[in-house]
Amino acid sequence: MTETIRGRIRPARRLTLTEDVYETIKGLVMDHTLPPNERVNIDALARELDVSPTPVREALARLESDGLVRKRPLSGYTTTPLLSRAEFDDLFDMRLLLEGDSAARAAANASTANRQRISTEADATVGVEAGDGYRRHAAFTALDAKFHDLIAEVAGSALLREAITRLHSHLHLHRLYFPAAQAADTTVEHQRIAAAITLGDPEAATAAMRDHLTAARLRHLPAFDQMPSGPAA
Amino acid sequence: MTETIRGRIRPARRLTLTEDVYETIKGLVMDHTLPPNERVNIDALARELDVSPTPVREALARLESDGLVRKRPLSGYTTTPLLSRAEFDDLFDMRLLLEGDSAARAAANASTANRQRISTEADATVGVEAGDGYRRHAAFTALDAKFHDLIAEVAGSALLREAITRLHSHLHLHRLYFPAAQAADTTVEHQRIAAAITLGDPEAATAAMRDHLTAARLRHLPAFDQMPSGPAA
DNA sequence: GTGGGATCTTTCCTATAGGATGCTTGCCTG
DNA sequence: CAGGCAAGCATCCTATAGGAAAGATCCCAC
Repeated sequence: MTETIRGRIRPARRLTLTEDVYETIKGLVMDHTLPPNERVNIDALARELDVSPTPVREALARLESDGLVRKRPLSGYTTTPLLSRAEFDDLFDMRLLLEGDSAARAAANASTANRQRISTEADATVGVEAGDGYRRHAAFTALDAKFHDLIAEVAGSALLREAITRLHSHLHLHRLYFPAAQAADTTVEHQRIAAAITLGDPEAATAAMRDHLTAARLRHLPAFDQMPSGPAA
Repeated sequence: MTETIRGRIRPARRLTLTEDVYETIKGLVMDHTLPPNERVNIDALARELDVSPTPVREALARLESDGLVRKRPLSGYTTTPLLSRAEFDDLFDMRLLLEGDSAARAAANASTANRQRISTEADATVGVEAGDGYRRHAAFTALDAKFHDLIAEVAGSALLREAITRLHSHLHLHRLYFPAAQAADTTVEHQRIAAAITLGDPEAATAAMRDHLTAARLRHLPAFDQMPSGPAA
């Protein structure tokens, strides 16, 4: 494991070391370089990142609030286990509620410029230079996240946008799986949402968003059959 | 300020010092012993709580994720400023969305025992032993929070409950104000919600919850006229 | 051979010290 | 008298060291 981490640390050196470490560890958890449901040794991680344990502890405390790691009082930190089927359903139920409202608000409140931004973003696709396999999956996920966040931004509620972003972090706890063949479906669904928002029809926007999320949920379901080992009870 | 903190620290000594410090500081921010929009000196706070700065830093990092304090890169932590009118409206819009759904799910899913628990909780009132003024306000707020959390628990979605709890923390950032004379109204509204849940009518439960929140929002509005000094821009 | 206990090791948790950065105050110059 | 600069100060940020608790392993007794 140590070898995989080495070489991708210290990307930019932000204003504070803690912030830097936070973003780094977050990335490691997101792309499963730190596998789910595995113990996180503070000292080892600090050595690996070439910093003292103190900023690592602080970063881990923030990540716990984000739900990416868990802390057992006298035992240390562990990465959050993979989503169970029940948690997965719970997650998408929340997305239906939150993002359905987000789309409606965007349709009702968006300026002309913002409607244009959403339409443009919906037309974006993953370029061929993304390569294949993991790289392509990561690029596609980022594109999808950007589209949903853009709508949340235009919706105009800071609280709503924050909640949606938080949910998106949890989605990364899902198995890294996506059938590339269905990427085109996602683009079409995004364009339907954008069209409803452009027309300023809140109800249609909500419906389009809910259709999209329902379809996305179905697309993700096969991942549960992919790996026989479910998350620990 | 130091004098007000002294004497209310170290309430129980939990498993870990950090957890203890986190709960303590959270309480200090909640009841405005640490006034909103004020600088938080880490060293001073550590001396006051009689611990080293390290656990204080860790607790502050968690509180930042909760939205109770903010961290400016090279300047230190400050308590979150009071809610502006726009943020207040945003907060209640979110509560309408989340708790409306929470009530509906509770009505649809609750067991007989849980319906009974909700009805009992709705009938609870603040005893006379709570005293007057601030003490009474705190007791009433706790009772209200418990009722809403109970419904969220029964609703059966961990994500939904967590989001509602998070919102409730933000509500404490509002001015400490509540007209005691209208406490009875709140009890009546709670009982209407409980009745709809007991009957197993999701739509009625949502409607009752939304009526309650709309009324509560109106009850809180005068607080904005109470103090002439609005939050800093 | 199995169960219990004690010891040992690993890891987390807390505390203290030093270096660096930003902010404020006072002084000087135009 | 006003604006800018510099020095001092306070505060945050990072690093290292020591103490404590929990888990694992080994040994002994039954």
